[in-house]
Amino acid sequence: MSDPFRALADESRRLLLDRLFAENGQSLVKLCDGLAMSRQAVSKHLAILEAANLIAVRKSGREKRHYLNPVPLAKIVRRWIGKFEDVRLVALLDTEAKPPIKRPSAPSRRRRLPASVR
Amino acid sequence: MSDPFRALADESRRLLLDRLFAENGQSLVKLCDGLAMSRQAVSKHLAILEAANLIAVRKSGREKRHYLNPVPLAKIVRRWIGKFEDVRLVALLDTEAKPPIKRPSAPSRRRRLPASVR
DNA sequence: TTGACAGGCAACCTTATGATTGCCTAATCG
DNA sequence: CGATTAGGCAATCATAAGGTTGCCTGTCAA
Repeated sequence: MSDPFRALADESRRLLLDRLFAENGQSLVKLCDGLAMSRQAVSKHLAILEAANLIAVRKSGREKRHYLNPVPLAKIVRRWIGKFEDVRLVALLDTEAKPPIKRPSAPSRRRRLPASVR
Repeated sequence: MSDPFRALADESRRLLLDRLFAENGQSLVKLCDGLAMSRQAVSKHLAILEAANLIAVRKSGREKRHYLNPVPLAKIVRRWIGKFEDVRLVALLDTEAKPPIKRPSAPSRRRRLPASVR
């Protein structure tokens, strides 16, 4: 799999990216440092990030150094920025156009609680 | 849960956002139109998007209209754009600073393929 | 008022996904 | 050399996530 969105979905992976943003080119064990996770877990996360093309790796002796790849992030970001600008306009226009429809009547607002609420 | 990253991780949800980008304020059934998914599935996806604050809903009679909320997207985007700009520099500097370590020696470059490549 | 329509709730199922453990290979250093 | 260190691979496990089905509530229009 290689979906950058999916790769970004996990907090641990975002944290790993954060660490690489702080210091690029770190090895696996260094990236593990201080994390409450096994080395294998981190390794898998890095593999997913690599598959999503968010990081690149280079072997250096027995170490594997990890480097950020800004390109796909930039792609995502540009795509959603475009959307964002568009929708900001749309949302604005839409809100203005609509006569708020402020609740046709206000009688049966209360609904039985779904038993799983708190 | 309300993690916008996780909300964006699913292709179906991104598609729903696309549809709302194309036409804001659509109802549930309208959003279902043409999708190979049950109404309940779509409903769940919309709930996740709403929990992540990526869309807002307004009841209008028996319909529920869905509106994009650009703010959290913008937040994400800004955060990662900042990172992106930073890392572009870092990556550049890093590449230049390193005397590429071009393979300490060039013998064992070929590695057995991991069976899952392609 | 009755039936069609929009939507919600809950139970259930299947498969991803995140994580662990145990063992193996390959560099590095004393 | 032998011990240590960096990392990989495979099996295994528990839970989350996406999806479905069945049934219920509320709104609208003829």
